[in-house]
Amino acid sequence: MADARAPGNRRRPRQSDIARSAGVSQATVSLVLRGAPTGMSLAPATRQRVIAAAEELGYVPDPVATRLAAATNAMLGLYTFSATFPTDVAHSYYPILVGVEEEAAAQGQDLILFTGSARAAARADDPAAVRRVRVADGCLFFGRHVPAEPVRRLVEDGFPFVYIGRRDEAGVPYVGADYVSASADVVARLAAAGHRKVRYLREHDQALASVDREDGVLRGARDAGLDTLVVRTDGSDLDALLREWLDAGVTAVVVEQTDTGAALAGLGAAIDRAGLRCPGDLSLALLGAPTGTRGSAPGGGAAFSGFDVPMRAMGRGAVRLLLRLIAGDLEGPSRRLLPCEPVEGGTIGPPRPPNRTTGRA
Amino acid sequence: MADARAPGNRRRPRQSDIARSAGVSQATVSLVLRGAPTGMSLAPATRQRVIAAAEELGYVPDPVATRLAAATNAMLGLYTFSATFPTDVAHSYYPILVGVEEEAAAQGQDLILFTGSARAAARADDPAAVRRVRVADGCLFFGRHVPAEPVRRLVEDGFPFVYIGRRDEAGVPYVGADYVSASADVVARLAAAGHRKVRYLREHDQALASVDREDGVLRGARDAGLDTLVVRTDGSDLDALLREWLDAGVTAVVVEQTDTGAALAGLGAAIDRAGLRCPGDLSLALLGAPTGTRGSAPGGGAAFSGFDVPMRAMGRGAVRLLLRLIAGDLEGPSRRLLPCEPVEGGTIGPPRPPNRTTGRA
DNA sequence: CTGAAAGCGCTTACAG
DNA sequence: CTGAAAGCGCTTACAG
Repeated sequence: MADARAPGNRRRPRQSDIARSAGVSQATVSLVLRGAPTGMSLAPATRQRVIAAAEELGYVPDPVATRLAAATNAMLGLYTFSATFPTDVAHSYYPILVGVEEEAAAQGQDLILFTGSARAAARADDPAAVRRVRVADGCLFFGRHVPAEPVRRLVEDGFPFVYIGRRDEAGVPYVGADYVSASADVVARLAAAGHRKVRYLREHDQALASVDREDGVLRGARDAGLDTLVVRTDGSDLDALLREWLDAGVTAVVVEQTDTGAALAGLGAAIDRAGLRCPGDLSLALLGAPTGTRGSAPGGGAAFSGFDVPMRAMGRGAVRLLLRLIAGDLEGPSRRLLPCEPVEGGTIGPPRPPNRTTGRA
Repeated sequence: MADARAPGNRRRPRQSDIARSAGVSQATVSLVLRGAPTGMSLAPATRQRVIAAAEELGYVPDPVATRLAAATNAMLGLYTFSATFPTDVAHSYYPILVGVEEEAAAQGQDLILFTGSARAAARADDPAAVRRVRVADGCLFFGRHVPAEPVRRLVEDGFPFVYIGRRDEAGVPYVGADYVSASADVVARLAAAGHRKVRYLREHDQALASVDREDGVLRGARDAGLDTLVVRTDGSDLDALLREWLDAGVTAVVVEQTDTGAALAGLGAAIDRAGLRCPGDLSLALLGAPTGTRGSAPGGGAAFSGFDVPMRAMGRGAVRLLLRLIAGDLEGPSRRLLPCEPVEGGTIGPPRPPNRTTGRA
């Protein structure tokens, strides 16, 4: 059969051509070119001849054959249960991709992006769709909501994979962020600034990342003895709620950060409409970094106080863990929670004295 | 040899496993799974058994083996001659990736990101590094600066690939943007607004995208009979130059957009320091969209006037063209230049009357 | 120190 | 309609 890949072109040299030209066997060529295994030594003269012939013929190894023979394809999968490159959520997960790419490159691995999960949410749940990740040596999973069944099968088959983000399922390897501690810390900072009455605004979405944040907020509030209430919103019509809070003496609001940023956007709009300043009239903390590139807070334009989600580090860590699993090291820890760096920002100030008039509205 | 890919794990099923389980030969499995060649027909019963066994075992074809056997694997490569996910250039090429992913997903293709080109510029030039793209059916190339030699070899081999961005080399397929027309149009708009003396500020970088912009500017200036001068900068210390321009009666400046945005940043800083307003004191046009998410012009904060680079469309178009080439269609056009949408913006105004005092500095 | 052989997991003529 | 065989270009024990 002719080489379908190169119709009408001169065949490119392979090891057998070198072998013929150097008067050795093809296997010897391989040994010389790829470096003999430990303990084995080649006659210097043979080496020379092979190298020379390879040079002469312009030999370049075929990566496809190399990978097939080496029984590893040096490819890591990345399967996202949402668009890999989201367009509408302000690139929020971009740093994760950056981290994944960095570490993969450093480790000499290519990346297979499994597409299509974007388009049809239905398809992402399709076991067949998930199954195709098996073409890679191992796979990274990512997304707030993940179908359980297809993944269970992967575990069963012993296919190496790692989640980016914490998971509840027993035995599932992940590299996540310690939202609980970071969120508790934010509340502690509010308490330290003198706040006693705070509200936590979150969305309805029940992803683990949200649950953890709420847990952290509640723990922080308990530890500091704060008056706290969790309020869920879809982000619309927060004006009345905001007014109510202020009337009740609330001096600080903690907001969840999500894909959509709906809660934050809604609150920001309400604050702007009320003509409030942050942190003059109200302290604000964000559980995570803003999704835009420059997240300036409403009523003042300062940077948000809160914490940074170590997305890039999560990406890198996930690649490293995955490679360990692929290498068969099932001993070490396979679940890691990375710390979130606190962000000072400028939206936490002392509580507004109760009797001062509210805003300029 | 044990399967190096999954030591300690159940081996991934291959065609011979299916064959055994279905009681047919491995070749028949291949025929069933990949679709028998035209004219050949399989017994429906055999088909059923094979399909069922494959399903049962969770079979996924090995893309590397598939490729070695001279077939296609429904994977497209993406090789970037710079970081695929740049961190320091404000995500400037992100929309291209979005477009590529969209179209790939729509066409049922997965994407292989060839990594490592970021890290070592040296490695990107390495023919072996580029050659590994052959594990994919075809490849998209991208980056301002591209090493000629490795790519020449790919052409020689008849490997299908497409550049994202215009190329000079004869016969190289690409999908680019028509910077020449778009840039000329921007100058025409300045002329229409009454400007007669404009300057074009560009960086030293000699990428094709820069050359095309300059050609367009010069053409536009010639057509409109404008007094134009091309000035190169690394973006630093533009204050004296700016002053000189104003003294000479220059009323508008056109700026090149690049990866780094150095020229724009430098000019913006100089304008701010001089206390000038745009377009009151000086009209400004940008050849391309700003790299940040919200590019607000200096001295006023309006959106830049200029044009949009159709990055997403380029990504989509490149995928479509690549698939055509993979399919063996060498007839149709293999070089496309997409139009750039003009952006009205708010930084082009009428020229400042010559005798009005300059700024507030 | 080197060659002959088997194998990586597929595809594709070629016989039956 | 299906099986046996050869081949893609390598790597890696295993003999000599």
